[in-house]
Amino acid sequence: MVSGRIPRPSYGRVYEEGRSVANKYLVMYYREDPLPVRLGIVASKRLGKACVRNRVKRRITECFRHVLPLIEPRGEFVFIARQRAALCSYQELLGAATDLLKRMDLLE
RNA sequence: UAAGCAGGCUAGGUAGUCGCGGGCGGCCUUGGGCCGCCUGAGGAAAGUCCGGGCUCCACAGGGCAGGGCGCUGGGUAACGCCCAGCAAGGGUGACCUUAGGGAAAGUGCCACAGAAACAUACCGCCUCUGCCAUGCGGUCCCCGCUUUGCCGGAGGCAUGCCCAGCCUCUUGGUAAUCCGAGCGGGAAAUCGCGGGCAGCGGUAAGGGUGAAAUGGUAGUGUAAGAGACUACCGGCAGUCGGGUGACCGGCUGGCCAGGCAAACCCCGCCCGGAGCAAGGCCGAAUAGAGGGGUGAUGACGUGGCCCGCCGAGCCCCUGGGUAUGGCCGCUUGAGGGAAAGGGUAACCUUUCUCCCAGAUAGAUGACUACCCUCGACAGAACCCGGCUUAUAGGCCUACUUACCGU
RNA sequence: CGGGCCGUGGCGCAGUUUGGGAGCGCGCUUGAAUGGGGUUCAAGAGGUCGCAGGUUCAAAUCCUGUCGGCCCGA
Repeated sequence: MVSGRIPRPSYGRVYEEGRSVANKYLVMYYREDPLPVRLGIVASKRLGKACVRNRVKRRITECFRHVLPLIEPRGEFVFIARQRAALCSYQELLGAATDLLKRMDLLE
């Protein structure tokens, strides 16, 4: 994949220095820097069992991969899945992700 | 056909595009990247409830403590698992359920109720003794009243025979203050039955209580009773037969012993501890942090000694380099499939064949088309054998019950 | 991976060791008292003891399985 992952100690830095937007499925943090794009996904235990959490993480990864050619590839992105994300379809999740990126003015 | 019962199998498929983990090959190439091919979650991967393998530590042997298991015989590396059977309970049945050793080794508990919860006796029943009250009935005797009576004979009811009783008849005898019967009364004796109180005993039939009261039902028996005795049922002991065994069947004796050990316990068997973050290798590195001990012909306290303090070197201990430095362990294994043989089965043996995830924040998703029943529960983390739990459906086999048809 | 604790009325808890009555405080309802409210007093309602099965005459309590929550260690 073009994007790397965010190491665990960097999450606090993204929460402190980045900006956030949210809707009913996802919360997105974005921290701008000149380095290549990196992605972090948070799927807490509240979502469900291991199988459900893995499915949500895969779907978010796929969403991000889908929109990646349309945005400027730098900075750190953190997506936090809310409880409703475990029940929705991939299409709803993709709509939620593009909505958040538009509101962050990263996507037309 | 419907309902049910038991067991087994399966867990959407096909094609295409993009994306991800691993392996192999090639190329560029230090780190790394690109291309091609192959491969890539489950029946429960889950819960972590048991049992093992593996690794390290400990360990002469034995015992105590602690924990687990508990019908019998097999299977297995082992098990609390599996198979086959036995017993008990449930179901019309197929079949299901069962932690199912020991209650005369000991301790403990059995609330309330009840006399009493395991050793006894409240009410009751009965014998005997003592005391107190004396009642009722029968026999005999006496008195009064009433009555044609009494003793016979024949016949009938009535039947193979006889007797008592009753009815009819009179050709018998006897008597008229007798005799017999009935009613009423009286007194002594005698016999039988009975009341109250107290006491020594017998009894466990009955009453009542309870979840449970010392075998159950019927009879004999007895002062009243009781397995005291008898029959059937139940249980125990002995013995014989069958079975490897749990156990089953027969015969004989004989009725004494409540329940709870998922209460302590006894008996038999088993169990060392920790866990892949186990454990090992490499680099930084013969670097260096902290503490303790020892401590030089040492330094300081004006010189020496004692003493105090500092202290090179040596020895010991502890911590750090983030569970996230890298690598190994890491997937060839009590492995899968097929065939043959043994065994009722679980399972075992032999031969052939296959390689089938190894990630390290953790890889399987998205889109398109078609088909069907429109797809549930759910994601490996050292590896196996089980158990338990979750689960949309679909398929197969054997069997039971009910109804219909032939 | 290993270990421990908890689940009882709406809320917080006791009772579980040693099995027999399901309780305490706050809250709720009704009534009294006050012009009204609060306080106070009196009365009352409300619980499948997380769930399922078993042992027992009898289970919140004992045993087994299971579900959910919390905590600790490496």
